[in-house]
Amino acid sequence: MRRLKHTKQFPAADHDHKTCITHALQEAEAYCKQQGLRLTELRRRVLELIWANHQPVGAYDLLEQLTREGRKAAPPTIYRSLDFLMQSSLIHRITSLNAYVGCNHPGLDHAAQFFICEDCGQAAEMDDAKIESAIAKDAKRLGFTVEKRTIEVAGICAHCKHHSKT
Amino acid sequence: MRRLKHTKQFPAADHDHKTCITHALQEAEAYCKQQGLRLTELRRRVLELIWANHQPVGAYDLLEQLTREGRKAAPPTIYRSLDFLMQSSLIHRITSLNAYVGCNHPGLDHAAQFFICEDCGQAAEMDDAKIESAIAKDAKRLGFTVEKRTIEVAGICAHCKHHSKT
DNA sequence: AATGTTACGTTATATTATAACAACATCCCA
DNA sequence: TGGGATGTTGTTATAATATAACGTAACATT
Repeated sequence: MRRLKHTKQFPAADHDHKTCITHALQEAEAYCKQQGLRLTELRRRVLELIWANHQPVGAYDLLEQLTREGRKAAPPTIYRSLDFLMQSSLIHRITSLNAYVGCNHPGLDHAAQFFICEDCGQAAEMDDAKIESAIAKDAKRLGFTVEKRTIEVAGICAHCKHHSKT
Repeated sequence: MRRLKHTKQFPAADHDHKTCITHALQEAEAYCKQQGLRLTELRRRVLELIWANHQPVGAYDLLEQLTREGRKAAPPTIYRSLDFLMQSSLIHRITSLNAYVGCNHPGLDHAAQFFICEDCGQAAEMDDAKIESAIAKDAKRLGFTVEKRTIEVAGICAHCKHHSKT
């Protein structure tokens, strides 16, 4: 597994999010083209909706948005797109929220950890080698072969902490 | 938060599980008595069913077992007991499985990590200070206040690995 | 164009969890 | 000790998340 040099910051309140979206979609296009994956109109749109912000979004929220846009959509419609996007490493599932969020490093098979603000709902994706190696060490001691990690930390982000000091 | 000295081993195939059960129930009784918590007949029975083995069990599985025993039980019955047991730190919820498993250190407010075998279904609870401190360090850097951790590693345990070499 | 494969539409249903209110039990103390 | 307060359980209904099964349409390759 490749390792990233930098961990992500929590998305700043004032960052230029349009850039996040266009960048994510461009990367997705390029990656799918390169890998021969079919980023269809539907899948692309779902990815775009997920990237609307940095807050993990539920499947039925996405479904409702698609429906409002006039598309005939039922649960399988959205779940199939989500499956594709997850298999292609374009999004992550946040298990503790039953929600989905855009991946910062599409195509890269990385062990991700998430810090999720319970106030603003934003999620920051990390790739901390220390966490990963601590887990690997435990696994080795147990003789355990790691397949999937679910590492999600809920709490309050710096921004919300400062702004809730009423 | 108190820190445990030893991390748990994966439950061995041949361990004396009856001891696990009686020990867990005795500890629960003692802890509840000491804390003035009411471990009612229902709650005690649910805890016992959860401790039937080391595999996290679903709420509706428990419900079915209660029903078979002749008790009038509906989903709220079981979910309320589960809530009580979780708040009392007698069980953990395994988020990635929507299932519940007995806690090894009742009453102790510990950060738990779980290694879950996808073959035999058993879960091993750990309390690795390295993982916890790595998370704490990231949180500090982000200015993030940690509330809840969900750390679950799925894979194949040593026992199942050896026995699937057909 | 024929064929196989992949994606999507559609209907139904499974699985997990909670809301709301009534009935009963237990506790506490005046 | 009796009577209100609190906590627990029963009961009915429903919310929220996810998948099964099967048909149809799009696409891709020959």
